[in-house]
Order: sequence, then structure tokens, then C-alpha cells
Amino acid sequence: MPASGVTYVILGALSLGPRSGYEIKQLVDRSTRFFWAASYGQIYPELRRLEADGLISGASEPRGERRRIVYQLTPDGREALRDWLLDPESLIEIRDEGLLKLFFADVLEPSEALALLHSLRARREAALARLREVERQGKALGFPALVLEFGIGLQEWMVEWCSAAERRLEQKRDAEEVAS
Amino acid sequence: MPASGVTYVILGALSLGPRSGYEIKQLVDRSTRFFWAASYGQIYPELRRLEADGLISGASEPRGERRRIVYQLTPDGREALRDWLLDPESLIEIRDEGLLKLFFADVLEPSEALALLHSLRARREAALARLREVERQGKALGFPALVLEFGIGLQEWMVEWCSAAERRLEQKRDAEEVAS
DNA sequence: ATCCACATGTAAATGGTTACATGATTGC
DNA sequence: GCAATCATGTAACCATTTACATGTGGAT
Repeated sequence: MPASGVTYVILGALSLGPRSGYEIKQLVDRSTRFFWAASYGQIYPELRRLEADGLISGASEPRGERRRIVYQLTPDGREALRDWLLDPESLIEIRDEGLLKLFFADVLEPSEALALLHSLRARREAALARLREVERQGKALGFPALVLEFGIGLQEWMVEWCSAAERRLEQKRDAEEVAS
Repeated sequence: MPASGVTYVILGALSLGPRSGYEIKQLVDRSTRFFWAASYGQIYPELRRLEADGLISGASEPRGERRRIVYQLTPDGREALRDWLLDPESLIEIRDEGLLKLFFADVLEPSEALALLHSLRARREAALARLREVERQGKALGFPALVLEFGIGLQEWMVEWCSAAERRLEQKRDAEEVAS
């Protein structure tokens, strides 16, 4: 009964069309995982709970001998999804080891801090490349343009920020070298 | 022995000077919590583990009759912190309910999607205000300028992005109204 | 034959928060 | 006298991941 995180991942995924648990997991891994992940250990039990609550309904749609249960939203489920979408409360949780390192970077020499910034930028650039690949493949992945643009813009901003910080640190390092 | 997330929060906090568990928690709540939180339930057990491993050492420094244990980094602890800082691997985990909502916003009417964007922007603006407050208080909180600037710049970028997306949606909504 | 993808599911382990217990000190 | 803060700590709870179990189907 109590709605957890995975609840709305499932309701949202089913709002895009009927799907099996396996297909929901695939959708999540290709898209929402960037800002909201979900594992089989959450998805399958939650599907049964949501069906018991009448928010989704499942139907057996085997492929050959391979069993398969396809779920779709009920009117109640669509209503619950809308209610959540319009609720102004939105949890944000971030665990960013890179920022934590930056926070304590004072124990490093400037050249070492530079190496740290460089590795942080490399990670953002890798993330950016993955998102650009999603963009290149177009609508095929069902990634809404709005969210994709947000992600790309955000990564670009962070790459730029790292570059600027690196340049500042280089100047500082050079100034100290001259001074010594 | 195995290093978890809270390990480096503690080592990092102690790199800024000797501190008690209570003071570490205060530091975290005022600063790193934006990108890495920690609770007493993690901090106190970890302090004992780190002391057993020889990375920190604690000394009883009561204030009056109030018992108090102040820890400081050992050379091994400082070394472990440096090794972690220079390790290019950095975990990033994000759970952003706002982006998840945006991802499934297609089930909403344009005017409703606008309300959603508005609430998302409001949250970022609130976060921005908190960071500006930290900035106004200056170095007192021990927030490194680099990380603070990153946070402020990032929030500003996100607020701007929301504003731009809102303007686009308004145009779309108006266009649909004219068409109908 | 073997491997990978499809498909559903669960048990154990992990990681973390919350709530509580205890007691001293400070300010109103 | 009371509430808030200082200070340490633990147990219960919660969410989530990981690893496994089971079986089908298609490709090499």
C-alpha cells in the first residue's frame, strides 16, 4: 500500500504502454537509471502489490512456451500517477564521491588536485558521450527530449566547470613554481 | 576493514583538524550533506573500526563532566585519504524524483506540465538560496570555495534551464489554445 | 552442444535511516 | 524548572542490491 520509489517507475513505465516486468527493467536500464534505478528484486514484488491494490492489471501473454505477464495501468493507476506528478514534493538524493573528494582536496598538492579534477572531468565527458549516443539513436529509446536535453546540458555545464577550474589551478601551480 | 562511504567522510573531516563524532556529524550536516550524507548510526561504529585499523586515534577530552572523545588522523590515515583522493574511480548515485516526473510528464496537459516545471524550479531556487546563505557566511563553515562555487553555478544552471523550458511550454500551450 | 537473451522470481546480504536511551550543560 | 544543545551509542527497521534458481528459445 505505501508508495515507494519503484512504485512510480512502474506506473510511469506502464503509462507508455503495456509491458512485462522484464521489459520495465530494460526501459529503466536504458533511460531512467541515470536519475532513478530499479532492480528485479524491487520490480517483481511491487508488480504484485500494485495489482493487489488495483493500480495495474496483469494478463498472461506467453511467447511460445515462455511464460510472460504483461501489465497495464488501470484507471486508478493512471490517477495515482497523475496525483504523484502534480505533487510539488520531490525527493532529491545525491551521492557524488567526486564532489566529496573535491571538498577534501586541500590535503593535495596543486599538481595532484589537478589530476583529481582531470579524472572528474573525464567521468563527466564519458557520461556526456553516453547521452549523446542516446540522442543520436533518437526517439527509439523513448527518452523524452526534455529530459535528454536537460541531461546533456547539465553534463556540458559540469565539463565546462571542470575545465575552468583546471585552468585556474594551473595558473596557481605556475605562480607557486615561479615563487619557489 | 573494507572502506565504505562514511570512511572517507570521517578521514576527510579529520584532515581539517581533530574532532569528536558529534562535531563530524555537525560538519557533515552543514556541508557535505548536499552530496554525501552520514548519520550517527554510521559515524560512531565507523570511528571505532577506523581506530582499530590504526587510521585514526581517539583521546578522551571531556568538557566538564561531559565525556567527549576527540579523534585525529594517524599517518596511515592521512595516507589512506590521499590514496582515495587520487583514485580516479568515483561513484555517482542520483535519485531525483523531479527528473523522474519530467520523464513521465507526457500524461499531463501542457498547463499541468507547466505547474510541474514550476515546482521543480522552486525547489532549485530554494537550494540556491541555502547555498548563497552559506556563501554569505563566508569561510566560517569551512566550505571550500571551489565546491561552493560549483554548487551555486550548478543550481543557477538548473534554475535557468527550468525557466527556459517553462517559456517553451507556455508557447506550446498558447499555440494549442489558438488552434482549438 | 553451448551460449546468450528472454522471463520470472526469491533469499541473503548490504547499507542506511530512524528512533530511542542515557546523561551533562547552558540559557531562559 | 524546562527546553535546547552537547555527546555517545545501539537496535530496529527499511530499502535496495546481489546472487542465485528455474526454465524457454534462438543462434552458432
